[in-house]
Amino acid sequence: MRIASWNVNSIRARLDHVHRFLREANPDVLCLQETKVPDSDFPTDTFARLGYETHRAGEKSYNGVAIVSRHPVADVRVGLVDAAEGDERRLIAGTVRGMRVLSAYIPNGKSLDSPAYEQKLVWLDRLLTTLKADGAPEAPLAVCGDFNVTRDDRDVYDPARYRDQLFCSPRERAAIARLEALGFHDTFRETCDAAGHYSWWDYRAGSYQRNRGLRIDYVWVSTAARGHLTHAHIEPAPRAWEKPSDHTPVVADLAWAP
DNA sequence: ATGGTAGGATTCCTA
Repeated sequence: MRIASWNVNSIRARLDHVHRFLREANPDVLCLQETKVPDSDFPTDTFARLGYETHRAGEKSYNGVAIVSRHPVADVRVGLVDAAEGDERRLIAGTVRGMRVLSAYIPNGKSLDSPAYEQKLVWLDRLLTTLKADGAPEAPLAVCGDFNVTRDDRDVYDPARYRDQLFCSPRERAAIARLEALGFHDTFRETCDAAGHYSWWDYRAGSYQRNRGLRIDYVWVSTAARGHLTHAHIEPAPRAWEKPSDHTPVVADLAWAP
Protein backbone atom coordinates (compact mmCIF):
# COMPACT_ATOMS: atom_id res chain seq x y z
CA MET A 1 0.00 0.00 0.00
CA ARG A 2 1.48 3.33 -1.09
CA ILE A 3 0.72 6.21 1.28
CA ALA A 4 1.63 9.77 0.32
CA SER A 5 1.29 13.15 2.03
CA TRP A 6 1.36 16.64 0.52
CA ASN A 7 0.75 20.16 1.77
CA VAL A 8 -0.69 21.61 -1.44
CA ASN A 9 -1.20 25.25 -0.32
CA SER A 10 -4.76 25.48 -1.74
CA ILE A 11 -6.39 22.48 -3.42
CA ARG A 12 -8.12 24.79 -5.89
CA ALA A 13 -4.84 26.38 -7.01
CA ARG A 14 -3.12 22.96 -7.14
CA LEU A 15 -5.82 20.67 -8.56
CA ASP A 16 -3.95 19.92 -11.80
CA HIS A 17 -0.77 19.17 -9.84
CA VAL A 18 -2.57 16.81 -7.48
CA HIS A 19 -4.23 14.95 -10.34
CA ARG A 20 -0.90 14.67 -12.14
CA PHE A 21 0.74 13.31 -8.98
CA LEU A 22 -2.03 10.72 -8.57
CA ARG A 23 -1.53 9.55 -12.15
CA GLU A 24 2.27 9.45 -11.97
CA ALA A 25 2.85 8.16 -8.41
CA ASN A 26 -0.34 6.10 -8.18
CA PRO A 27 -0.70 6.19 -4.36
CA ASP A 28 -3.40 4.13 -2.66
CA VAL A 29 -3.90 6.92 -0.14
CA LEU A 30 -2.96 10.61 -0.42
CA CYS A 31 -3.17 12.85 2.65
CA LEU A 32 -3.56 16.55 1.85
CA GLN A 33 -2.96 19.62 4.00
CA GLU A 34 -3.70 23.33 3.59
CA THR A 35 -6.60 22.71 1.23
CA LYS A 36 -7.95 26.20 2.12
CA VAL A 37 -11.53 25.47 1.10
CA PRO A 38 -14.89 24.89 2.82
CA ASP A 39 -16.17 21.32 2.43
CA SER A 40 -18.98 22.42 0.11
CA ASP A 41 -16.39 23.77 -2.39
CA PHE A 42 -13.97 20.81 -2.28
CA PRO A 43 -13.62 19.32 -5.80
CA THR A 44 -14.67 15.82 -4.71
CA ASP A 45 -16.11 14.86 -8.12
CA THR A 46 -12.84 15.38 -10.00
CA PHE A 47 -11.16 12.85 -7.68
CA ALA A 48 -14.02 10.39 -8.14
CA ARG A 49 -13.40 10.45 -11.90
CA LEU A 50 -9.83 9.32 -11.19
CA GLY A 51 -11.10 6.46 -9.04
CA TYR A 52 -10.51 8.06 -5.64
CA GLU A 53 -12.94 8.76 -2.84
CA THR A 54 -12.36 11.87 -0.80
CA HIS A 55 -12.95 12.78 2.84
CA ARG A 56 -12.28 16.39 3.77
CA ALA A 57 -12.34 18.72 6.74
CA GLY A 58 -11.94 22.28 5.56
CA GLU A 59 -12.76 25.88 6.28
CA LYS A 60 -12.62 29.22 4.53
CA SER A 61 -9.19 30.69 3.70
CA TYR A 62 -6.92 28.72 6.01
CA ASN A 63 -5.95 25.20 7.10
CA GLY A 64 -8.03 22.25 5.82
CA VAL A 65 -7.06 18.57 5.46
CA ALA A 66 -8.26 15.64 3.39
CA ILE A 67 -7.79 11.92 2.78
CA VAL A 68 -7.96 10.75 -0.85
CA SER A 69 -8.16 6.97 -1.23
CA ARG A 70 -8.49 4.32 -3.94
CA HIS A 71 -10.02 1.99 -1.33
CA PRO A 72 -13.06 2.45 0.91
CA VAL A 73 -12.43 4.56 4.01
CA ALA A 74 -14.14 3.54 7.25
CA ASP A 75 -14.58 5.23 10.63
CA VAL A 76 -13.83 8.75 9.42
CA ARG A 77 -13.23 11.19 12.28
CA VAL A 78 -12.68 14.93 11.98
CA GLY A 79 -10.49 16.68 14.55
CA LEU A 80 -8.65 15.63 17.69
CA VAL A 81 -10.31 13.20 20.12
CA ASP A 82 -10.55 15.96 22.73
CA ALA A 83 -12.05 18.36 20.17
CA ALA A 84 -12.74 21.80 21.56
CA GLU A 85 -14.98 24.65 20.42
CA GLY A 86 -13.07 26.80 17.96
CA ASP A 87 -10.56 24.14 16.88
CA GLU A 88 -9.23 24.79 13.39
CA ARG A 89 -9.60 22.12 10.68
CA ARG A 90 -6.23 20.43 11.06
CA LEU A 91 -6.89 16.70 11.40
CA ILE A 92 -8.89 13.98 9.67
CA ALA A 93 -8.60 10.24 10.25
CA GLY A 94 -9.97 7.19 8.45
CA THR A 95 -9.32 3.46 8.26
CA VAL A 96 -8.13 2.03 4.92
CA ARG A 97 -7.74 -1.76 4.59
CA GLY A 98 -7.33 -2.03 8.35
CA MET A 99 -4.72 0.75 8.56
CA ARG A 100 -5.71 3.86 10.51
CA VAL A 101 -4.51 6.84 8.42
CA LEU A 102 -4.34 10.39 9.78
CA SER A 103 -3.80 13.57 7.76
CA ALA A 104 -2.47 16.30 10.07
CA TYR A 105 -1.56 19.95 9.62
CA ILE A 106 0.33 21.03 12.72
CA PRO A 107 0.12 24.74 13.62
CA ASN A 108 3.05 26.80 12.30
CA GLY A 109 3.70 28.57 15.59
CA LYS A 110 4.61 31.96 14.05
CA SER A 111 7.56 32.71 16.38
CA LEU A 112 8.99 31.45 19.66
CA ASP A 113 7.58 34.40 21.62
CA SER A 114 4.08 34.07 20.16
CA PRO A 115 1.08 32.48 21.90
CA ALA A 116 0.78 30.46 18.67
CA TYR A 117 4.03 28.70 19.57
CA GLU A 118 2.60 27.46 22.87
CA GLN A 119 -0.57 26.42 21.02
CA LYS A 120 1.56 24.46 18.55
CA LEU A 121 3.13 22.48 21.41
CA VAL A 122 -0.25 21.88 23.03
CA TRP A 123 -1.67 20.71 19.69
CA LEU A 124 1.17 18.21 19.24
CA ASP A 125 0.51 16.71 22.66
CA ARG A 126 -3.22 16.55 21.89
CA LEU A 127 -2.25 14.64 18.75
CA LEU A 128 -0.41 12.10 20.93
CA THR A 129 -3.55 11.71 23.04
CA THR A 130 -5.50 11.07 19.83
CA LEU A 131 -3.00 8.45 18.64
CA LYS A 132 -3.22 6.61 21.96
CA ALA A 133 -7.01 6.65 21.63
CA ASP A 134 -6.58 5.05 18.20
CA GLY A 135 -4.61 2.22 19.80
CA ALA A 136 -1.00 3.30 19.23
CA PRO A 137 1.50 1.74 19.11
CA GLU A 138 -0.03 -1.76 18.93
CA ALA A 139 -2.59 -0.82 16.27
CA PRO A 140 -1.42 -0.20 12.69
CA LEU A 141 -1.37 3.58 12.20
CA ALA A 142 0.10 5.94 9.60
CA VAL A 143 0.35 9.56 10.71
CA CYS A 144 0.94 11.81 7.72
CA GLY A 145 1.30 15.51 7.32
CA ASP A 146 3.00 18.85 7.63
CA PHE A 147 4.47 18.89 11.15
CA ASN A 148 6.22 22.27 10.79
CA VAL A 149 9.11 20.78 12.81
CA THR A 150 12.48 19.39 11.72
CA ARG A 151 13.44 16.20 13.52
CA ASP A 152 17.18 17.00 13.63
CA ASP A 153 19.82 19.10 11.90
CA ARG A 154 20.06 16.74 8.93
CA ASP A 155 16.69 18.17 7.95
CA VAL A 156 17.91 21.79 7.84
CA TYR A 157 19.88 23.48 5.04
CA ASP A 158 21.67 25.82 7.46
CA PRO A 159 21.55 24.42 11.02
CA ALA A 160 23.56 27.29 12.50
CA ARG A 161 21.12 29.86 11.17
CA TYR A 162 18.14 27.87 12.44
CA ARG A 163 19.50 26.93 15.86
CA ASP A 164 16.80 27.48 18.49
CA GLN A 165 14.60 29.05 15.82
CA LEU A 166 11.05 28.11 14.79
CA PHE A 167 10.87 24.62 13.20
CA CYS A 168 14.06 23.63 15.04
CA SER A 169 13.61 24.67 18.67
CA PRO A 170 14.30 22.14 21.46
CA ARG A 171 10.69 22.18 22.67
CA GLU A 172 9.34 21.43 19.19
CA ARG A 173 11.86 18.64 18.67
CA ALA A 174 11.06 17.26 22.13
CA ALA A 175 7.42 16.97 21.05
CA ILE A 176 8.55 14.96 18.01
CA ALA A 177 10.71 12.82 20.31
CA ARG A 178 7.59 12.06 22.40
CA LEU A 179 5.88 10.88 19.20
CA GLU A 180 8.83 8.55 18.62
CA ALA A 181 8.76 7.39 22.24
CA LEU A 182 5.10 6.50 21.80
CA GLY A 183 6.17 4.06 19.09
CA PHE A 184 6.16 5.96 15.79
CA HIS A 185 8.85 5.61 13.15
CA ASP A 186 9.94 8.20 10.57
CA THR A 187 9.54 6.20 7.35
CA PHE A 188 11.95 8.41 5.41
CA ARG A 189 14.68 7.89 8.02
CA GLU A 190 14.04 4.14 8.08
CA THR A 191 15.58 4.05 4.60
CA CYS A 192 17.83 7.14 4.34
CA ASP A 193 20.32 8.58 6.86
CA ALA A 194 21.65 11.36 4.65
CA ALA A 195 21.28 15.07 5.33
CA GLY A 196 20.01 17.44 2.67
CA HIS A 197 16.65 15.89 1.78
CA TYR A 198 13.89 18.47 2.16
CA SER A 199 10.11 18.62 1.74
CA TRP A 200 9.60 22.42 1.89
CA TRP A 201 11.31 25.43 0.37
CA ASP A 202 10.18 29.02 1.02
CA TYR A 203 8.69 30.76 -2.01
CA ARG A 204 10.90 33.76 -1.30
CA ALA A 205 14.50 34.61 -2.08
CA GLY A 206 14.97 31.79 -4.60
CA SER A 207 15.06 29.24 -1.79
CA TYR A 208 14.19 26.29 -4.03
CA GLN A 209 16.71 27.20 -6.73
CA ARG A 210 19.39 27.43 -4.01
CA ASN A 211 18.11 24.26 -2.25
CA ARG A 212 17.54 26.14 1.00
CA GLY A 213 14.91 23.80 2.39
CA LEU A 214 13.65 21.97 5.47
CA ARG A 215 12.24 18.47 5.96
CA ILE A 216 9.02 19.11 7.88
CA ASP A 217 6.58 16.71 6.17
CA TYR A 218 6.40 13.09 7.36
CA VAL A 219 4.78 9.71 7.04
CA TRP A 220 5.11 8.15 10.52
CA VAL A 221 4.05 4.55 11.08
CA SER A 222 3.35 2.80 14.37
CA THR A 223 5.39 -0.17 15.55
CA ALA A 224 2.63 -2.49 14.36
CA ALA A 225 3.09 -1.26 10.78
CA ARG A 226 6.85 -0.67 10.76
CA GLY A 227 7.77 -4.23 9.78
CA HIS A 228 5.68 -3.88 6.63
CA LEU A 229 7.63 -0.85 5.33
CA THR A 230 9.37 -1.60 2.03
CA HIS A 231 10.35 1.85 0.76
CA ALA A 232 10.07 5.57 1.49
CA HIS A 233 11.14 8.68 -0.35
CA ILE A 234 10.53 12.36 -0.92
CA GLU A 235 9.21 13.02 -4.43
CA PRO A 236 10.96 16.22 -5.49
CA ALA A 237 9.48 16.70 -8.97
CA PRO A 238 6.24 18.56 -8.14
CA ARG A 239 8.15 21.40 -6.45
CA ALA A 240 9.65 22.21 -9.88
CA TRP A 241 6.32 22.19 -11.76
CA GLU A 242 4.80 25.50 -12.89
CA LYS A 243 3.20 27.48 -10.01
CA PRO A 244 4.04 24.86 -7.38
CA SER A 245 3.12 24.38 -3.76
CA ASP A 246 5.98 25.34 -1.47
CA HIS A 247 5.90 21.69 -0.24
CA THR A 248 6.58 18.50 -2.20
CA PRO A 249 5.01 15.06 -1.57
CA VAL A 250 6.47 12.45 0.80
CA VAL A 251 5.80 8.77 0.08
CA ALA A 252 5.94 5.46 1.97
CA ASP A 253 5.29 1.95 0.62
CA LEU A 254 4.11 -0.86 2.88
CA ALA A 255 3.62 -4.52 2.06
CA TRP A 256 0.25 -4.47 3.75
CA ALA A 257 -2.22 -7.30 3.38
CA PRO A 258 -4.86 -6.99 6.09
C1' DA B 1 21.73 41.05 4.54
C1' DT B 2 16.11 40.17 8.90
C1' DG B 3 14.41 40.88 2.72
C1' DG B 4 11.81 38.02 -0.34
C1' DT B 5 6.62 35.28 -2.74
C1' DA B 6 2.21 32.93 -2.82
C1' DG B 7 -2.85 32.14 -1.84
C1' DG B 8 -7.06 33.88 -0.29
C1' DA B 9 -9.92 37.37 1.08
C1' DT B 10 -10.23 42.37 1.05
C1' DT B 11 -6.40 46.44 2.36
C1' DC B 12 -4.52 42.48 5.44
C1' DC B 13 -3.58 37.59 7.23
C1' DT B 14 -0.99 33.36 7.23
C1' DA B 15 2.79 30.86 5.85
